[in-house]
Amino acid sequence: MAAETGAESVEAAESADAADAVKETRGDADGAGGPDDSWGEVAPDAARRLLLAAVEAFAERGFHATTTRDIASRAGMSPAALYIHYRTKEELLYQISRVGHERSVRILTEAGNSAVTPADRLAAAVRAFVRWHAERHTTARVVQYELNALAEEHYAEIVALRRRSEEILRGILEDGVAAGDFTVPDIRGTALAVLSLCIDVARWFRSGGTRTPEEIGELYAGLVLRMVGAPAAPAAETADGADRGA
Amino acid sequence: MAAETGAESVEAAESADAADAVKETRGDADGAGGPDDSWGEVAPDAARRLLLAAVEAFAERGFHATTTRDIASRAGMSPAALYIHYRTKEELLYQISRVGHERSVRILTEAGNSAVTPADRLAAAVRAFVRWHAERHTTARVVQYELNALAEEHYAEIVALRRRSEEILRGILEDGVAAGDFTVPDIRGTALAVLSLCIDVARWFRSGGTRTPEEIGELYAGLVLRMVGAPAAPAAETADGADRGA
DNA sequence: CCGCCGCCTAAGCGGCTGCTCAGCAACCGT
DNA sequence: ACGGTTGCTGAGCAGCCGCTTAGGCGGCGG
Repeated sequence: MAAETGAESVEAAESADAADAVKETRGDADGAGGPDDSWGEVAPDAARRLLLAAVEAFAERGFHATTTRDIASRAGMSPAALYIHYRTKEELLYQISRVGHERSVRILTEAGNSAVTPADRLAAAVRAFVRWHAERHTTARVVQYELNALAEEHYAEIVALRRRSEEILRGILEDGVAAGDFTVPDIRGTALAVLSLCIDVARWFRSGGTRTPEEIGELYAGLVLRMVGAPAAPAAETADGADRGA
Repeated sequence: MAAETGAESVEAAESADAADAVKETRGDADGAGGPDDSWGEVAPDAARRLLLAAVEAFAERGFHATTTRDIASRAGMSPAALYIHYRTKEELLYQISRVGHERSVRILTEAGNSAVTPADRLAAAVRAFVRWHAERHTTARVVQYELNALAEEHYAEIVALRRRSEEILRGILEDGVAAGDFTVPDIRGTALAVLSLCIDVARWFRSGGTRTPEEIGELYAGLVLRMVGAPAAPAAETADGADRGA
């Protein structure tokens, strides 16, 4: 009962306050870079601290190598406190994974709708997706690489979300090919390759590196445009009116 | 003592019989596709079976979720037998990781030297690297995604090998830019992106899929050539004399 | 002021973990 | 025929795992 309360709060933060969550994400992304605080409005304070601790621990050592004692002590609590807010260790991973995947789908959807031409839409999607994987690389690492530690039914739900992401990207590629803007021999394979490129950023990105998330997003957007055979130099990130290239 | 014997045998298989190993790899790649038998000439038979069992178990569930009892029973032995051939469970992972990374470096080196023009060299490298990740995806998954379960000193050694791979690829890109064949704004970043693309194949590839390893290698080689701004349609895999394009 | 309730801890339970060890069977050169 | 080496097993140890339980503390409505 008490455990269920914590879980539902997370759910509420993602469904009821969806609009706010988006706004908050934009704000964070602009200001760029405190710690991983994508979990702004999660349930009681303790539940959020536990979730954040779990994200860090899972990202560092992986789900199976992380102990509940480790998570609890990172959050400054006793091991038993974890079970007041979450039923099991796996549910912690599930919440992280679900919220992260929902955010992924939203990022791709919004970026994919933020422009008119397929090239601009593709560039915006890659730019935003890569930026998220770099900026929130701790969260993203857990989201992208720990999913097969999930229980069967949770896993199935997450896989469905991942398919959504793939479909969104494939849709953009199909539009580009149909419009004659892209030249792609294998749309499904290419969509997969683009996703690979973006996702893998979470694996190697470190905060102290030479490139900022924005720079990597920009670089990758360019690479992807060339991959699909589109002419170079797209517009700016948002409909900003500032053409510089060409 | 006894444990050390097993470890050394693996080492011998990679250093003394290096030339044979290469030949055998080529043979397997051509015939394409039994189970993961990249471990052809490892020490006594039992040590090889244990290694193969460990590869499968690590790939399925991850290093930390795999028990020594699981590995042993897959190899048809008692848990204690493992410690006759390997000192610890981690050493098993280390051997897998080391041999796999050495093979990666060799694949990239040979493919990178198998042609003259940077475009052909890049295409050959990507084609071979992707093919390995698809064909041997079980091994590759462990090699690429379980390395942070390694002990500190083993990890450092593996990271050095990974840097070698990156340097090889970067070298090809630099040659191409110097020759005016490639147009790349950020060589390091692009090299990383190309590696990402290849490595990530091990994450999503399944044996029953619609595409063969060769087709994926071909597709990805084309994508990468466009990424670096090179003209399309390169020559065949080995110096085969058959020009078809351009 | 009381009694209740949400949040937390100390202690600990059963079970599984990586790993060890004594012993044994099969094979070896002599 | 035989002592020794090699490869393996059955049993088991110490320690850590996820998770539970009983109880306490502080704030809040009445």
